[in-house]
Amino acid sequence: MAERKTSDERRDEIVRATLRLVATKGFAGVTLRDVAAEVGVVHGLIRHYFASRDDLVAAAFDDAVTRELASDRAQLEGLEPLAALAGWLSATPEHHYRVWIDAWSEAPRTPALATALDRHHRDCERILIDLIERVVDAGIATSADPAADARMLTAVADGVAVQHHAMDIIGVDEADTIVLGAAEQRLGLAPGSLARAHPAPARGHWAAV
Amino acid sequence: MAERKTSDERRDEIVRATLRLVATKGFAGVTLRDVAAEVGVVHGLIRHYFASRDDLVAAAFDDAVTRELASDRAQLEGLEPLAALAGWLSATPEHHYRVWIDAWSEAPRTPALATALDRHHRDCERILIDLIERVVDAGIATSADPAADARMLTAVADGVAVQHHAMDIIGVDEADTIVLGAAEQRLGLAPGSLARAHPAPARGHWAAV
DNA sequence: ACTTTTATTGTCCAGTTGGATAACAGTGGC
DNA sequence: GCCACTGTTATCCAACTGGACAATAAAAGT
Repeated sequence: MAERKTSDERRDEIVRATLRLVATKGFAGVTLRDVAAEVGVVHGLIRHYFASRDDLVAAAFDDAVTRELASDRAQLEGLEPLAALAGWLSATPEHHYRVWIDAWSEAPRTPALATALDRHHRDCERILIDLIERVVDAGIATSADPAADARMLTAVADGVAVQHHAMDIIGVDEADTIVLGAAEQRLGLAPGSLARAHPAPARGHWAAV
Repeated sequence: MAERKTSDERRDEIVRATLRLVATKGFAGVTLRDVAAEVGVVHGLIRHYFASRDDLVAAAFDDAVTRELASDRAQLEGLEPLAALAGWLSATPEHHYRVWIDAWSEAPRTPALATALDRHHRDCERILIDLIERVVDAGIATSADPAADARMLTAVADGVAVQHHAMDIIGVDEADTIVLGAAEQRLGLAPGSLARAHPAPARGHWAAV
């Protein structure tokens, strides 16, 4: 009677449903029954795929970020160095950052989440380092220490995202202005050059969620 | 038989206990029974002071930040402009930022928390603006738009705090290096001047908790 | 001394939680 | 066609939750 899905399909379905719920209710607020209801199955089934609730949320975060970073990387490679840098630094959709902010808050209490978070943060730094090096190699910008610059600019982007998404103190335009302005100053770019290179609202992030 | 405390004393006790627990278990993870146990009373008593759990955590956050900002303001006034700026921007203790990061993640779901968070974030910006203006008035630094500079530097400090406290990717020294370095560049200060002006580890924040 | 107030307790409740477990039902190997 | 496998369901459970409530005892007012 019941349509039966393959293991991989179902697992993927559960992970995506979990992530959708985490974005609105937070890691701590998502229950197995929530996820089961979102998928349309019995809550016991979740346990068939994930050993514990902590495993589930950590896997959901891990899968989602892995997928997103791969998609972002591919998207950025097709752009000019300056446009790619601007695209990476500009504001990302709300549900994206809501999950990251929740992860920051939960990581100290959930080792599996902490591991995933640490790895993906370093991935993000790596991507930014590469972008900076591309701009420097193109002779447009200067950077004595791309790793240090990436670390600082990642901090700016995260802090601005908090002001924008968590507190709604600034809008998306001001968020971009601050982050891109900081990058221009830090990398010796002409003021406004990054803002102008900013590609069309490539809000492709997490489109697959 | 039982020693009976005044309303204000008890309320304060509850608020501080709540905050201590929030720092380790997060806003969503603190239960009325946890708080009651920490204070050493029955959980019903908490309800006598706070109408609901949400009221409790919002009041705890609000009270704590109000107290801390007042203490910080007093402490900063006694310092030279440069030292005050460095002191404000340098890393703050873990339990302090753990609460803020949790507040960022919970605010979108808890209106009372969102209100308190919004107000206190603006307070923090205001403090930094004043500090910047003091340094500018002293002829040490330049700032075309203190408000914009404060907003950007607050973002850096928050983002660095995440990397330091939530992810443990950087240590306290590197955290200070990044934030103070960013401020030096932004405000046209000589490189290293803020780091040198950095007062002795004035880790007085939240000492009263 | 008495009454009023209120800080504090102990207990109850209905709802929700994560997890365990046994039965059931498609699916693929042989 | 049979069987092992595993995706799936339906319950059960002990623990915990926020909140409600009446009873108690200490303080304050008079």
